[in-house]
Amino acid sequence: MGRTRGFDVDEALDVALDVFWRQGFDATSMQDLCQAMEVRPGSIYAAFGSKRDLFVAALRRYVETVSTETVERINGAPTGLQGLREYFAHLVDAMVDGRRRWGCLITNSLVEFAGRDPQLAGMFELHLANLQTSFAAALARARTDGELRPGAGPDSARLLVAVVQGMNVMAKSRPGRHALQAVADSALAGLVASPTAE
Amino acid sequence: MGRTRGFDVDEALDVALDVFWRQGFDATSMQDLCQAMEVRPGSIYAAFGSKRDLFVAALRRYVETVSTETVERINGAPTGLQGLREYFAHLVDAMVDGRRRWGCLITNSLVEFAGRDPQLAGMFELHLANLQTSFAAALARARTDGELRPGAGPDSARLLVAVVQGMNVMAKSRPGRHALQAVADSALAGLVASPTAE
DNA sequence: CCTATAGATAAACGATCGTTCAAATATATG
DNA sequence: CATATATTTGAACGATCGTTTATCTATAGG
Repeated sequence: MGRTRGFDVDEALDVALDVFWRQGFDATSMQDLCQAMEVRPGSIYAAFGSKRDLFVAALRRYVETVSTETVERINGAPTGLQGLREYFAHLVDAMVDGRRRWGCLITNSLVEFAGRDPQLAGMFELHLANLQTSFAAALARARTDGELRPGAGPDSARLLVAVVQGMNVMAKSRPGRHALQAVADSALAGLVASPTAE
Repeated sequence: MGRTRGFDVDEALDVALDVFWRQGFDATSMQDLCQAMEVRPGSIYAAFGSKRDLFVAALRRYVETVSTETVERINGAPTGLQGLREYFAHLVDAMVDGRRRWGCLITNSLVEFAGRDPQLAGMFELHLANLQTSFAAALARARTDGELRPGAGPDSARLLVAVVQGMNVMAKSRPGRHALQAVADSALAGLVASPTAE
């Protein structure tokens, strides 16, 4: 019994996610959120707890949707190398046209919070570790398929994680497709067997 | 004529630089700055203008000192490849032990400001472009010295910029030396001529 | 239909933000 | 030494921050 909720919690969370994604946590005020979500402060606090709780919920949603959808491409292709190519192709597209125009919420938040919020820092480290694991799996498949140069080993997964983080940083200054594509292509070119140069 | 300034402007700026570096702009209050610089608000405003002006001055100082000192290593070695190795070695050291423990002020600030401050965004893009140019010069030298694999071209400079940005992100979560070293080694291994397989 | 109750609303909270200012202080110059 | 003035000082500014609360509204269950 009681009054029915006048807004969709998930829809409102998606809106909040977009605002945090574009502006960051500190640069986003409750006013900004209320305006974008079209919900009054009291209702937000009743539904989500605090600004930080709302942010954490947005982070989780990001990982479950945006991030997962991208990472799944790594091992959803016939060969390991093709998986990596599709992953980066999707990444570049999203950074040029799509929702990754403002970079990656995880990367942005890691830079903002790593030095002052151990709990969030743990989340981010875990996320990067998962990404590295996915890369390592793809590289292992590529290895058995003979797609890699001799020297490319498990450390290459670390390299790819760093490259993606770097592209996430670059994306924030809205570079042209060419620049992002060059980074991705160059990174993969350094992994492939010599005869298949570039 | 008039009272003598009671603090060293450059020393105070260095202190402010450290605080901004560690905490970011938004997360740093004037109280934080006053406490760290041991200067009262009025004196800060008299000497620097505004919080933002102080931040811009700190950014400039960072580029002129920290950043320049690191970049100069790229082309200060006998061969192009050695220059790159020394650059990354210095970077890793500084991230593990030294002043880069909290990443790179430019990278941190790019993530914080790129979406909302065109003037600062321009500064950051210029900085990354300069870094790319330095990398390109080193790669050109390495090419003439026969240190590179056939496929490694000018786009590799873009890759190295991305890798450094990625390492700057990683550094914020205080990784072990091993992880950073693996990224740097792996990046360079992808550029060298095949026989010298890492 | 009435009532109990969950939610919406808008005003207001104390805290802190970046910034300013009048008064006090110290120094270079005549 | 006296004076003009650059600097320091600490209180205080208005604005905005995240959050709470009292009041009103709407709905589900009896």
